[in-house]
Amino acid sequence: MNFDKNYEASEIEKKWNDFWIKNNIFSVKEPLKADFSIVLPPPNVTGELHMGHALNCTLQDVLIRYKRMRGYKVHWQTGTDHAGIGTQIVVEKQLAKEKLNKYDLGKQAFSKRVWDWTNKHKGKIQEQMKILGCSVDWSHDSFTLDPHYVKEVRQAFFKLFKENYIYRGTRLINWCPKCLTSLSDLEVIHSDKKAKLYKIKYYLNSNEFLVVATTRPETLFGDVAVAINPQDLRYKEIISKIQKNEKVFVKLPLVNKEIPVILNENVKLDFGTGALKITPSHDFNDYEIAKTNNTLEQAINIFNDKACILALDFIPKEFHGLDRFLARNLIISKLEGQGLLEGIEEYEQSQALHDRCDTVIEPYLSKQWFVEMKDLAQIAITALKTEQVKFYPERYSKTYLDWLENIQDWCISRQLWWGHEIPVFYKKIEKENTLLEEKEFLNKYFYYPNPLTPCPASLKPSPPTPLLKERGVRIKGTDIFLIEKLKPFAKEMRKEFTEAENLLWQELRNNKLGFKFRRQHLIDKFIVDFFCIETQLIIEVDGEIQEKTKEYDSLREEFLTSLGCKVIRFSNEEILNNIKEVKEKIVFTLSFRRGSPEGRGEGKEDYHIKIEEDEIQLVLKESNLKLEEELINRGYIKDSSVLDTWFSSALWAFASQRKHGESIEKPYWTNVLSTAREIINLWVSRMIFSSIKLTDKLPFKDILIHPVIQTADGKRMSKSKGNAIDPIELVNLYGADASRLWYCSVGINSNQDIRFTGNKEIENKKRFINKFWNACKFASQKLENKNLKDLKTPEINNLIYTENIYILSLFSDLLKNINNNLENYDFTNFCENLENFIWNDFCDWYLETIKFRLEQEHLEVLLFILKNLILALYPVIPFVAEELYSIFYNIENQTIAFEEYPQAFTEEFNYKKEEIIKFKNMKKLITTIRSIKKNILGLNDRKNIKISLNGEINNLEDIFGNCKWQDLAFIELSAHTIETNTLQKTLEFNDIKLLMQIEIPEEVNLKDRIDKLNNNLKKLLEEKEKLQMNEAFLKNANQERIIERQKRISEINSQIEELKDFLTNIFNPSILK
RNA sequence: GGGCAGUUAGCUCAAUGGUAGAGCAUCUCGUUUACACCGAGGAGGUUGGGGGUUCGAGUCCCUCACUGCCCA
Repeated sequence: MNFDKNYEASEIEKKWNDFWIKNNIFSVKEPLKADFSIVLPPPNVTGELHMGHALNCTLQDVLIRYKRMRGYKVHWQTGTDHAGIGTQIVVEKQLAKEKLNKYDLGKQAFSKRVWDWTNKHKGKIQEQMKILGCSVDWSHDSFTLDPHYVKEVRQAFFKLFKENYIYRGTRLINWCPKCLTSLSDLEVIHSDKKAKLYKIKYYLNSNEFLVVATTRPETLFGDVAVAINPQDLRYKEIISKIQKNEKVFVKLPLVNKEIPVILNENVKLDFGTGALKITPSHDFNDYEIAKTNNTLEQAINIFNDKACILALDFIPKEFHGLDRFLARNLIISKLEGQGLLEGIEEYEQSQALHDRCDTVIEPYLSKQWFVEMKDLAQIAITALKTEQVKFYPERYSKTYLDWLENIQDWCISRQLWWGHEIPVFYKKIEKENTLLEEKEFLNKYFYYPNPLTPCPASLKPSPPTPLLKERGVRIKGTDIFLIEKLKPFAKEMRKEFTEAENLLWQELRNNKLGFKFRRQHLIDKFIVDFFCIETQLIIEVDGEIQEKTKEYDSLREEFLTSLGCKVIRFSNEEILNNIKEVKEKIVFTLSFRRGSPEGRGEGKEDYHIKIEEDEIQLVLKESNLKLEEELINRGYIKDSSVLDTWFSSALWAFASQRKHGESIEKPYWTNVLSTAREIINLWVSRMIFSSIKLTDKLPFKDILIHPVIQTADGKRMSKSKGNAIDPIELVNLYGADASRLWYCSVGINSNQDIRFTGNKEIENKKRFINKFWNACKFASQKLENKNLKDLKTPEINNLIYTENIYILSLFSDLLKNINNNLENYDFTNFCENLENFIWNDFCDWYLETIKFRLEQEHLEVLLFILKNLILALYPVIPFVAEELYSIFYNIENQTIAFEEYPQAFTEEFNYKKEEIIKFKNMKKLITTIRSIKKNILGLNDRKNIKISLNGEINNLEDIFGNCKWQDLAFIELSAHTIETNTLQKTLEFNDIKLLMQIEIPEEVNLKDRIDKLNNNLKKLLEEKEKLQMNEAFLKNANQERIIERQKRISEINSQIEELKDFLTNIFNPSILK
């Protein structure tokens, strides 16, 4: 066995990484059939691995590796997110360096640029995850703009649109005037900032005025009213007028415009002067107030999309085109000039910022797409309340529920150039029967009946394909078969294809449709010309035979449709004359049938068209370029927005996996989701309702929320602030295993975010691995020249030596605990249990003890424990575990990834409980002796001293078992009472008292030790004081507790006596001579 | 403004209502053939403040203070 002196990570990790990848160790053949699966929260394609990722990846990999060893078929679905706005901003910044912007390039060229960049960076995180040792089958990696994913998004949109969850409307939305896009609530961050509160006079008449307080005077032109609270005594007069239905107006400063004074309960009495200007087009509160006061119709944007003032007629020309902040200054100076400014106050204001670019959000009236959330939120709420999904730690349920229970509709359109297109075509309604006409047009295109007429029987929902086989229907061969019914016509039957059939076949093949179709088929007892197994579409070409086989044909058609097949017919002529049209018809029918495998009846469509306000909106279920072109020609406009990235991410749990097949048997797509707290609402809850709504399956069962790793001073790590630590840097310094061990120790238990105080934390983990490495090295030296196969698994019932019984019992407990830990996602204690066992119990006590005696039994125990420890550690430190195993067993090119994870081997080990107690007694004895030697006698560890143990019993083995312990404390055990000066101490082991005499060596000067001894005495007295029992305690506490305490008190009492004695004796010449 | 979490040794964190623990740092001693990336032994605490419940509170309740996060 070849051990380096110390463990060196880099070589080992490179070696095993290469091995895993080269040999496809983690290959997954059928991901959807996995019985344990996890989807990785897809990092942004712009991203690089940060410590949070590393933590999250480690936790997931530990679970994956553990479950793999437990015999599960595991699948870890990885991938990246196209990260709409994030990626777009990055590329725009690059362009800016070249003094270009996206408009210079145009949509297509810009998109290409983003794709180039994306393709370049897509692999980066993957490479970093490999360095970290993530056991992934990378061939299944997914990207949110992959064709299969685009299809999923489109279908999701289609379904939600069709079921009226998605609608288009003009609302006040969050607008970023820099990125020129709408944003959802969740992309807006709020931060407190010092601002100014301006008090402006709005004149009621030439003498009287109201003072209106605002932080945003620049929105003044958009005011539709001034609101006051009906309870506000300051405005008693005005209020009573309004309540009497008299109208009260004020004059909007700087413009020649009158606006009404309105009453609203929601106006805060203590804000400013109590009079609030209402600008529904640029303030969310005002929008709500305007809604209840019927002044919303007057709301108009006064800014353009860049937040510059619009050139509206009533606005003075000097303001036109002015940026909102410049406009503010100008307005204030104008107001001041006209004596309309009452005052300015300092004010603490909560400001809404765009989370990607920190631009101040401008509330903006805009036509956008929304998802109606009420029902969907309810789905997600129910999933949690019925415990179909569960948060770890549980308290995050609250975050999730709080948001869902107060949900607003979700604005899903973004005015970006990078992302999933919103697949909607719309056009203005021109006359009343448009919808009907549009449907007729579309239905023709889809070869589809008019949904407004009753659905014909031939298009009733057809069973899915497998049903043919399930029903025992035979599908066979390509030759012409003759059967009973056909015999009369046999002579007439063709033996070869007609010209038309041949042409059609050729066309099908040319268009790569040939592989879908089988040419001339026998379905049960009927011959068909072309048959597509996938969609059960049958194409019949009518030849001259038709007349003579009429009976046969009608029987056949009836039979085939009863099976759910769809038959389309073409005449020879049709094919020969217009093969193009025939082909198109086939393609449409084919895609139509494939598009809705569940069949086509009422309520099942490949497109959905509806009238919303004054426009027709049309969504196609699948992309269809030709039709889309037709639609444009027909006057439709394609929506130019893209979808919120989170809309596509919300499908991740199933869409990332579903390219491998349509369905799964389990009621959930994955078992576990592990992610960060900050995206519980953005992502987790949206995945839950999306997955349930769209697939009727849960996205996952258990949700792990891991802490955020902060800097040493409790700040958020951020690349732009320059305080982020690169996890790969840490891997380079201490190894992936050490890093992983640290991340795993962090786990998810922590009640608060975790502070990373420095590299030392990971260095310590490396030290632990080195310790374990050396324990293995020690064992390997002892096992040198032994054939490991000759060493049996220790028979615990037959063990002789106390230390072996002790360590094995502890080990079994350990295995029980760590298995439990992982099953309960308690990563922290998983690591802690392993580390404590290895460092303390195994290395410091067991190995030290057996150094003095190494029999065959010890070797067996040693090998057994180390082998299983390597396996137990494997999920968290896989590289070094593989290496140690291969060194131990002298094997190469073999992985332990699929070895069985060690389990507790005995519950009945307790029968030798007394041996375990004996070992603990021995530990206590040794520790006591060491402590006395050093602290009371001030002696060197290795100074050999003489002790005697004369107790009430003679056989020490009854107390300490049969281990050889004398050398552990460097003592010489005397068989007799020691006659020279001694220090005496009574030791209690259970019910046995043992009097220990420790010889005091000549050189010890006890006088120097008095302080120490007095201190010890003081402490004992203090403890005794604390333990005193009062009557109430004796009355109420349980018996066990009382006995326990009595025992401890008596122990302390005897120690106090001994110490007191000893302290008096120090001054007794007889002891000191 | 609403909610959640936290405040325990110098630092980072543990502790089903029952003698407050670990790692790091620090101090003392020690190179003993697995390991100095080590071993042995110390010292270090009014558990943020104030009330309350209890025989007994770091733990349960109330309150105040501060910190972090989420939501508006």
